[in-house]
Amino acid sequence: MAEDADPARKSIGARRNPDSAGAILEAAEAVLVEAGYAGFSIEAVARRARAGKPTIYRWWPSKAALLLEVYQRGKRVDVPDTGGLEEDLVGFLKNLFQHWRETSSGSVFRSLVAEAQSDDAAALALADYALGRRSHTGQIVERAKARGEIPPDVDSALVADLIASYAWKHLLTNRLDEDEATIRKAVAYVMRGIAAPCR
Amino acid sequence: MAEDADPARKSIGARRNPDSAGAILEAAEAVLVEAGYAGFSIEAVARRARAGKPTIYRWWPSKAALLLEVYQRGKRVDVPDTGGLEEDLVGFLKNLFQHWRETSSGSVFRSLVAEAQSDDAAALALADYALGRRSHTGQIVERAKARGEIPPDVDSALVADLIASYAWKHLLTNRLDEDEATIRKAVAYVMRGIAAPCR
Amino acid sequence: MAEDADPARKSIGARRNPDSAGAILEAAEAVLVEAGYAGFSIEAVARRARAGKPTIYRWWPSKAALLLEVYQRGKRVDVPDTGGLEEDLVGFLKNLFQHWRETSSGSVFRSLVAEAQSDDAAALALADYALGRRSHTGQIVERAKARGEIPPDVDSALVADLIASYAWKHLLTNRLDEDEATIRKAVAYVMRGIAAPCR
Amino acid sequence: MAEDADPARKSIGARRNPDSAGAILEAAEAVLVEAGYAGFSIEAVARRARAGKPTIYRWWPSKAALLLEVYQRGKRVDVPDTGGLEEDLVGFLKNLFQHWRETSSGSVFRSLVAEAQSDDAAALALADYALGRRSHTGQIVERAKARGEIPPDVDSALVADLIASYAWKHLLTNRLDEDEATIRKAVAYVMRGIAAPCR
DNA sequence: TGCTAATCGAGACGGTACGTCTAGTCTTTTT
DNA sequence: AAAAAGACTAGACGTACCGTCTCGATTAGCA
Repeated sequence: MAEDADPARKSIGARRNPDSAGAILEAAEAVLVEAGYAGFSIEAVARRARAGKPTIYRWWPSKAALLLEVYQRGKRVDVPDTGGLEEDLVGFLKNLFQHWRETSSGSVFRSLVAEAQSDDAAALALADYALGRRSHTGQIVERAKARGEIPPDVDSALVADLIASYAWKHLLTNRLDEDEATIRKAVAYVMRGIAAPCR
Repeated sequence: MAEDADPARKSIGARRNPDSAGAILEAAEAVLVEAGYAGFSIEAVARRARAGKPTIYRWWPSKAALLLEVYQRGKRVDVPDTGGLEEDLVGFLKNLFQHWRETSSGSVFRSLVAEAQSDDAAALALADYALGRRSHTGQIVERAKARGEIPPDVDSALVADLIASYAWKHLLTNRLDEDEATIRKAVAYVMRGIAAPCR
Repeated sequence: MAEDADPARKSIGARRNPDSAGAILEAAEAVLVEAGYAGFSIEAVARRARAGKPTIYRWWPSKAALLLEVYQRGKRVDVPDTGGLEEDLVGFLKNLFQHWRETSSGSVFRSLVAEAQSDDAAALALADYALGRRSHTGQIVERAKARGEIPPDVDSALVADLIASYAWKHLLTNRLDEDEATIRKAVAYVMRGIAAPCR
Repeated sequence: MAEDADPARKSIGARRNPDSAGAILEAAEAVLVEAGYAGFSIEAVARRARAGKPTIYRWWPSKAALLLEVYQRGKRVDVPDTGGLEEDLVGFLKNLFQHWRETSSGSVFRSLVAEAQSDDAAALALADYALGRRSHTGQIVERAKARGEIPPDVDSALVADLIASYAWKHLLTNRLDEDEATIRKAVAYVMRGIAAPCR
């Protein structure tokens, strides 16, 4: 039959075809951006990628797995290092909000969180991912400890958790356009407390 | 529980039958508890409630609306008043975690958040609900202001948001069993800050 | 063809919609005629009938059931009564061959036989149908008995079976264009035997 | 059963590996016997034979070709020679029914007939095969002619066709357990006719 | 008191997506 | 050159729900 315009990808032997994998990941992202989580189905991805459903199921056992890989593929948030913790955290949140707003990452991560509420595999993956991010973001705090900016007994993972929680809730309730002043205030509360600002 | 005897509910004239409404809400909750969000479908609820699907759609235009009503029906978290803000906030979180753990509310709210990621109506409802809760929980903070415990320029809604964010992320990543010490530390960070604890 | 304008068929209440049933049977026949048994799939029938797959499965549990109903719907072969058995049998075979050739019945019955080789339900239905036809066709022979044309101890069902076998094999091996002389000879062999034709 | 030891067959150079061919034919037969035509797929045969699908497609261009070779491999029906045509034909049918009943041949041939209803190649092969068998079986009749038992103008191919038709229909409707008396009667009808048994 | 209108359970309707299976083709690697 | 292996696109399988529709029964309130 040999469709002229769009020669379908063929097998490249008894091993995974990276073209297919790439096309599938790209299609998944595109579907997610264009139709949202509601329109995100394996069928839609397969159609978009001109791939067979079994090819998707072969490499990603669940929607969650596909979502996770799409997310990790597009994630590249700079962790700023301004020399001050407060500025670092504000920068981190600002960068994250912007990244979620301006790339597909926001859609993808929202979908992942949603999927995790009904799929155990996704739940595990998300919990695992969140744990990893906690220590990753915690390093911002650790740097401040090393500088002597904050006491050494501060629980950096917990701080990262608090900051991430704030970001998550904004993502999940469509408030990624939060203004900088508010973000700054939130970070200030965590930094200096709301009671008796002793300075 | 409280399922009718065999004789199905009939119309009671040209108005809503409260028995049906009740049976549907109970069925929705039961389905959610037993099968989770993954198994939560209008069909399943209709089956369980011995109701026709159109009866459900007549009164709740979407899954989200039904979820929301189920949630609000079961929500009854005590807002403690111990006389100290820190203790109040710790108590609030402890109560909330326990309520989510031990009633169906946790499942229901998780489902609601998930649904909000793909359904615009649910998203609006959730945003609206979150806004309402922010000012509600903010009253704990307002009380502390009135007592002079914290400065009057503290943004109580933002504090409530931070606290709620922490709770949401725990719910959504299956960490409702967080130990009290950690909760207490998180509240302490918000109360007194992580930098230079000046007391 | 003759499909309605866009307005799709709707439910007519909690009972079978005869329009849908009719459209499905017609579509099944059309698909069978146009694409043969190889192209006969429930999906194809559903597409052609503008019907949902579940609607088909609701009323016809298997491909076999659908085939059987399509066949019985189109079956109308005249059983001739010329006053002579030999002429009757020749006429029966000629009519049957023509009917199979010129309507969709041939395709349908071939498909049914094929389906019966892999589907137990179809096998039962086919065996049952064949049994029924045997006694039906046997009545041609019974009439001859009643006329005193053949001895009363002739097994009419067996004669019908022999004649039908001859027809089946021709259908299944694409020999429906058998010329009349051969058909006539075959019937003559059964009528008067091949050994020592005593007349 | 009859599966190779674990070490897979390897290529034996630039020519067909007879071990593979044999394993494939055996596997095809085994699959057919165990799962019937419904479960007979190239994939299943390849799995069973520990062969690659392309190896099968290389040597048998279609399911039909494979079926045909499996059938011809297992076919060995004695054509009796008792000195009397009637006895010969009865013996032929009895042997054939028994062979179909007690070996895999019945399943295989049924599958072949079924396949021929959707696959043109199979249809041609089957028609061709049937033609060949007709003249082969016709030799029983020719012998009787040579003995002067029947007139020389009897159409032996047509007689063979009638007899074979009777066998086919029994096979295809699961009536291989037909009792001998009935078989004998059917042959008698063909031999001596049903009208005016002149002896 | 009889009519109208809205509601109820019920379930069929056209659809979409699920996750699995097979078809038939392709390439690489090994012999 | 042929075999094994297994990936590839394509599409059918039979099932679960979606949200809409129409039914027939039921009952309250209006006429």
